[in-house]
Amino acid sequence: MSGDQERSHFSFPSHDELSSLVSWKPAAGATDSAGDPRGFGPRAVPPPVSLTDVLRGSMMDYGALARAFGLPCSAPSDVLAPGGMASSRELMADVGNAGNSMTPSSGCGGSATPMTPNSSTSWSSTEAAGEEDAERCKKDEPKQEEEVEKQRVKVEEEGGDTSEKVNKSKKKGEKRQRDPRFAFVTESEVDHLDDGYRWRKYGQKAVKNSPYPRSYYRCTTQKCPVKKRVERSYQNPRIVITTYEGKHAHECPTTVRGSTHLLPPPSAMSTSFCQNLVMQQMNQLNNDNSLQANINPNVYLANLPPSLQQLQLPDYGLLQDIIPSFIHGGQP
DNA sequence: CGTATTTGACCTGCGC
DNA sequence: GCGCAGGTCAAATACG
Repeated sequence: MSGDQERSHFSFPSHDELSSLVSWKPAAGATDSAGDPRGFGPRAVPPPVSLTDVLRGSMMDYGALARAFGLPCSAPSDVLAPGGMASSRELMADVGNAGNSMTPSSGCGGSATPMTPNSSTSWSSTEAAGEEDAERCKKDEPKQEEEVEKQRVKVEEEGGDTSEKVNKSKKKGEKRQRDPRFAFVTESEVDHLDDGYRWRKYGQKAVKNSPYPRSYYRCTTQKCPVKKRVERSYQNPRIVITTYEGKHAHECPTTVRGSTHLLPPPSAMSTSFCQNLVMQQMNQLNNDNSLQANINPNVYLANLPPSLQQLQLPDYGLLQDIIPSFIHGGQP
């Protein structure tokens, strides 16, 4: 199928402010199967930080992002600071955390979200505890951190990766560690957004309160623990919610081969795309001082692209766990 | 034939 | 302890 709506609003990761800042509109014609004119907006601003890198987690660190966004630089450990999920600091900490341990594949060097007939995308993230833990972690985060640390030590000792052995080697009484996740909200007619990596579907489940199933994908590259889940909003079936979990342990196939998706070289395509996104985010941040403001969810919705305003955050499933942390969480 | 998808069963965690 | 829902496994099936 060819995309009919090619707008892609790409909101910056996680929570509050950034989520509403970017409204990116690529040229029409991008599809996931055919050669496409991937125009990534009229601007090509060289940012200090590329989203590609953010997403790949290869270079991004909390400090870098914090600097890039003019935020107070605090340690990622602030992520789980009690008392709310809405602070910009926490937001950045999420990203920093992601930089340490995960890589949403959508931002891989070889491609980006708009390979599919998307029309809008935003993204958010959750902490290491995972989506459903996002709420939970507020109450028992010390315990959570302890468990996570325990898990990490254990994993290091065993030299294994958690996600692959979750069921088999998991000891009773220990919470399983979950990688941090990034959620992308994309308006698209296709469920599975082509992000440059190769994915294998390993499961599908019906989602409570939603007529649309949730699909589970795993990166097909050997030893790569990255997973993603894809589901549609039942409120707006055009909205696809993609949640990435884990960090790719390899190069993006399209980066390496450059042929899988008929993409231009990463340097010509996704990098500028990502850079644009980041720059737009940063520009808006700088202009609005929105980071300093207390965030009103309504303001956010107002700032969101129409498609995302329509979305208004489904009250189920992934978004319930992820998005509210920056929309609803902004409210005291 | 190799790889990807489908799908029912199973496992796990959590709330009641 | 039980039931529910999310997440994963793995056999069967489809596809190129």
